[in-house]
Amino acid sequence: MQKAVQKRTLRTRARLLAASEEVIHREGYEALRVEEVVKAAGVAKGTFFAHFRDKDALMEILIGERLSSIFDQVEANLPPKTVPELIRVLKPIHSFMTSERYVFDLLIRYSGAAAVAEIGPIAHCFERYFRVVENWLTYADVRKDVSADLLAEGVQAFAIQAMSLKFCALHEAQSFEDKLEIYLEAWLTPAT
Amino acid sequence: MQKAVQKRTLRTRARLLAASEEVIHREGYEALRVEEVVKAAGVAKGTFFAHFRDKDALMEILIGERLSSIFDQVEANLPPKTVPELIRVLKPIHSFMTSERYVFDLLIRYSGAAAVAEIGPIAHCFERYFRVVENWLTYADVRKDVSADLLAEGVQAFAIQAMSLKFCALHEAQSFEDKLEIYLEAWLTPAT
DNA sequence: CTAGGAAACTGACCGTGGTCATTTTTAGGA
DNA sequence: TCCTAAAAATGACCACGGTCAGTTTCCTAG
Repeated sequence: MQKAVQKRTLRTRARLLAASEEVIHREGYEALRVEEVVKAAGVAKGTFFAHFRDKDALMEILIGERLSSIFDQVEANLPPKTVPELIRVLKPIHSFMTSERYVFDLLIRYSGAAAVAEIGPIAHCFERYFRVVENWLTYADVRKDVSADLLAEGVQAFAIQAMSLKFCALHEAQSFEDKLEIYLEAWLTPAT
Repeated sequence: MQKAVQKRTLRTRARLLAASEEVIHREGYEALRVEEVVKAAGVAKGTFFAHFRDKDALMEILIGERLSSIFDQVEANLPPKTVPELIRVLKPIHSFMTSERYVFDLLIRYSGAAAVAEIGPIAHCFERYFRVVENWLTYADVRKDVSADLLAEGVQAFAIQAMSLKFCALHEAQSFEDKLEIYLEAWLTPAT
């Protein structure tokens, strides 16, 4: 049988996660320092890396969890039928994704599963984004000459483009949501 | 009058750039170490940072230059008229962008001008991408119900999406170019 | 209850990017 | 040619993520 995980392990892991969340709550994601976390959790630095491959792995878990809970709320909404409704309903997700430059960069970097090995929590969230939008689009008032899943991929691509622009010195004039609406109207409007 | 830049400054900078290029040529972008560069250039570490804000700033210059020269070649082509032609003509650019994960990440991170201040060489390249595609699309056989500049932004968004997928464990089956062609056919085909 | 092997933990140490007070070099006016 | 102020270069130092040989704790077979 599988060697059982010691209770101690779970306790230590929980302490590390709690300490991390506390730091992030106080100072934001970007400011998190491993040293600070282990001090707050009362463990040695090496222990941190026995529990998480690296700092990014911890971040992926924390950001993934947060994003996942936002998805839960978003999915509770009635399916949007129009582009403005779609944007409004997705707003909490996009807001979190662009809440910190650090968060956005990490999301993008992990959006397609880290270069290495298996798919992580952030990649799962991007898949979920895709799946949710696809379902919505199946019954929304949008073009039907291309499949809903292709449309959904496009929505994701345009959302990322619009979010990048938010961090861009060049396009600061136009707001993220105006930009996204223009994109999505062009992408989703039924061909007449 | 402006205090003239000392000749020494230009010489040192040139040495640093040459040393960097040499290292990158030998070992790739990711492997570049500042220590190695300064040793090869025969200067102290502090000097490096007097010439470049940080390591990323050097990378931006080198990658930007390389990308820029690829654009020069690409622009020498006849304007593409169809989606497959468009993809074929852009191929050298996309190939370089995805040549190393490190390069792709850095490009994305700087695509919209670093969070701070003024627009850098990489952001210029992304603007150039946009402008070039826009010009092509103006005379290509594509939908005309939305403006060429919006179409061009979409092409960029889809290209980035397709490139991300290249680094994604999930979608490895489908090739970058097949994916991009599907996207662009749906995005650019004239509404009938 | 005990022994001993495995799992968990430790902290000194390393690699690497980046800083800054100090020293060296440059250039041009007397 | 010499003097001097500004520009450039230096290298010891720091911050921070990550490693690993050694130590402690836990669990279970006997």
